[in-house]
Amino acid sequence: MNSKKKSFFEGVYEVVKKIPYGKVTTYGLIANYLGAFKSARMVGYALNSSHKYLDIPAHRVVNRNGLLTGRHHFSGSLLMQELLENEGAIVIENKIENFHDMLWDPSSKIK
DNA sequence: ATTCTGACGTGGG
DNA sequence: CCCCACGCCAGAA
Repeated sequence: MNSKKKSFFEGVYEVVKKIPYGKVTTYGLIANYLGAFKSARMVGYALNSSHKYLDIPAHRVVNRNGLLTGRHHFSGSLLMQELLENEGAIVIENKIENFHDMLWDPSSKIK
């Protein structure tokens, strides 16, 4: 069957929407899951366009250091941190302290 | 078509 | 962990 060719952006949205509550993932893992390990930058770029979409928990996507790199793109710089802390994350200085604890790999959903 | 950008990652120090 | 330099590549102008 012919799968509709989804844009890189659409692929990113699908994965991000599947991030479970209280979990976070990285741009690199999403890119890797989409088969474009080298296009991690594009993931963030795609999330930037996700503003006009609904149900895109972009706040659960951080960089490899657990740093809230995209907090500036939210409505208010603190919104992203508030959401993460609400889900059990410990954010200090824009960085998730228990990052490893709540990290979720999109490949895990395949199991 | 070309050029620039960017919510990143890796490797080395 | 931090800092620096380079690579990556899909979309926008």
